[in-house]
Amino acid sequence: MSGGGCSIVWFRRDLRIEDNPALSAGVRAGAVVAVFIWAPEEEGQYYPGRVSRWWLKHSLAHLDSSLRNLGTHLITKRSTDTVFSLLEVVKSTGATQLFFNHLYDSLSLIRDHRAKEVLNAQGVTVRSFNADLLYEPWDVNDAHGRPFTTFAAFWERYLSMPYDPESPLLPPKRIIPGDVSRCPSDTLVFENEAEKASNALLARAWSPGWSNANKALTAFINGPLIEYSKNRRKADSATTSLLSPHLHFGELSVKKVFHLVRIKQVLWANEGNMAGEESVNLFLKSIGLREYSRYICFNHPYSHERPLLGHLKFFPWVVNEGYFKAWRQGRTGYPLVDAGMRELWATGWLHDRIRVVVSSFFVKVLQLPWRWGMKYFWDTLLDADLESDALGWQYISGTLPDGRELDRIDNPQFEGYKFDPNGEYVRRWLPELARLPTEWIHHPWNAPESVLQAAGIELGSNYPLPIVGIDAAKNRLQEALSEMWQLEAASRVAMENGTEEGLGDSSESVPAAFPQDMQIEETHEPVRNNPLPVSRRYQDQMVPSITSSFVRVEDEETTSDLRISAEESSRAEVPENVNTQQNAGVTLNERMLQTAHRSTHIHYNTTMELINVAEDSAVESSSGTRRERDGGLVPEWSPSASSYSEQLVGDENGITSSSSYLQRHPQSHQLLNWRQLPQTG
DNA sequence: CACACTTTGTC
DNA sequence: ACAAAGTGT
Repeated sequence: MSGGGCSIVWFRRDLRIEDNPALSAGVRAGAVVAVFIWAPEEEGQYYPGRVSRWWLKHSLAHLDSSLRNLGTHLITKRSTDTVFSLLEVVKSTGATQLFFNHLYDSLSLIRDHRAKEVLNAQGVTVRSFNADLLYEPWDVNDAHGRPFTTFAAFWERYLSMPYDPESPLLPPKRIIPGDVSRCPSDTLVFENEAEKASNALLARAWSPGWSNANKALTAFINGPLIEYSKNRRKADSATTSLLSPHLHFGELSVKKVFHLVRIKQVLWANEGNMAGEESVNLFLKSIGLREYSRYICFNHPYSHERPLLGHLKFFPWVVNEGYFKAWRQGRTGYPLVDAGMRELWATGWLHDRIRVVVSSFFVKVLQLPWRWGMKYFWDTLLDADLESDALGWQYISGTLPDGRELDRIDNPQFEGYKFDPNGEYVRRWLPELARLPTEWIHHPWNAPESVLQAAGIELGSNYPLPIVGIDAAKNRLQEALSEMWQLEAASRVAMENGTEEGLGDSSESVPAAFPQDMQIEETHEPVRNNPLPVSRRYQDQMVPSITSSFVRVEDEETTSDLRISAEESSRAEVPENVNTQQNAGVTLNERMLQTAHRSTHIHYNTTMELINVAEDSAVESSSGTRRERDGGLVPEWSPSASSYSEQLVGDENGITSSSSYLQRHPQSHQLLNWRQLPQTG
């Protein structure tokens, strides 16, 4: 009945009906209008990649059919302004309440806060819930009430919290539909024709949708979980949980995963099954890393753009698109790396181990800017997840307080024999090496000519020689690091002399933009070896079609030249990035974020409270982009131009570690806070 | 066998 | 950085 008006349940990355607190709240309140708003342009540079959109499409269809079974359906809206669309839905349905579940990336924090403000102003009651994490980030603090800065400490605390994560909620039995007669759905288009063809094979391997996610969970817990510890060293993905895409879209409740896995843990502990227990601990730890990625994003909203430890801002990245392309196409000359990149290219999937291998190679050997790699992962992975990717790449790049050392280079040859001892993985993804004996499979450059001939391999022709030698890479890395420390020291001196932002400048927010906006880059960063004309514009990189990928690789291999001409590489692997405008002007402030999620009692957070205000932005933002910079800096949705320098000071202030990582740990919080204002540092 | 030195895993 | 495990003398 229309007495209280209906509730809108706003679905985002919580595409399930089970253990969905926002949905349950809506059902409890009466009639429900379930809404999904597709506004990818709001993601700016992080417009979802092809396979990710494929997943979303099917996940939504699945959700819609579940909702229909319960008595309603999903309203879908195509939008360029989510909040505006919400408002429209409110008006056309007469809704008086809005329920949604929390997200923790900075874009969502800002957008959701704005949604709350705008709808509240319209007299709509807005309530939001935790559906994505075991514990809310603001509930997990150290003894001093401050956020943790290392995973180990964070996870230890997590596992010893005084209260358990909430128990999963059951799905509603029935949903009373709200009146949507004046609120038609828009047809959402998630893929173009070319992409459709490329995506055709995905359905063979994956089944999006929340109930399929549950099946996958059950299968994993009753199967591979017990061997998880033993098998996690293999390149083969058959032993991983394969749950990450389900988790990304919230088809699966982490709380439920946690509960079920814990039950197994208790069981195996009682049986004295050590291997099983170890496996559970490891698996839970990987769940913990996902939690931690949200935690980091919440506490450090810029973590997908800026290194959390500031010295990396002075690292002289090798801006070499030829390297970048060779890496993407699996033509680096290191079989394990190349096999991984080909698998990613072809399937959108990569075992966690191999993700570490290829990204570490990217950063340490090729010394390409880590954000390019992160962006490529975002574009290509089926489970692309900004928070997790940012954490992973920062870890690899040595920019986390507990990350691995910067100057340690992992040798893909040795890792190859570790993770793929029989070369099966390499042979599967690098057919050109299929006939090479295992002895040489991970270092063909050492193989005798006769062996290569017998295997039909001509190095430099149908399989590349190593693009960079490991020894050369080590030397180059040492040079780069000493250059980095020098620049860092110089900058610190400049700061102390009050020469202020001369050195820091906006470069810190732009460690090196993705090639599409490279030309700006170059003025900011100490950059070496830039062989390409800076005027070139790059398309976004996404995955080429599965069917054509190998053909293309073979094609190009005959040319075997790593220095690819501009024309050649602009033969886009992909359609143009739909939108390069970014939500530059969206800003948030202390109040916004504090109220964004919680009520009053949160006072710890230095991070959020220091984000600058631009009062006008909320109003303007409904009209689209305000601060489009052609050529484009990286999307920065928070700082407004005017407040920019102010934060930089804060930044410089926060980032001081000169020697290695946070030797003086008491300072670690300061080191990690971007938004520190001058007087507080 | 004790000892230093190297290698490995950390998220 | 650091601890644990492995290797060499």
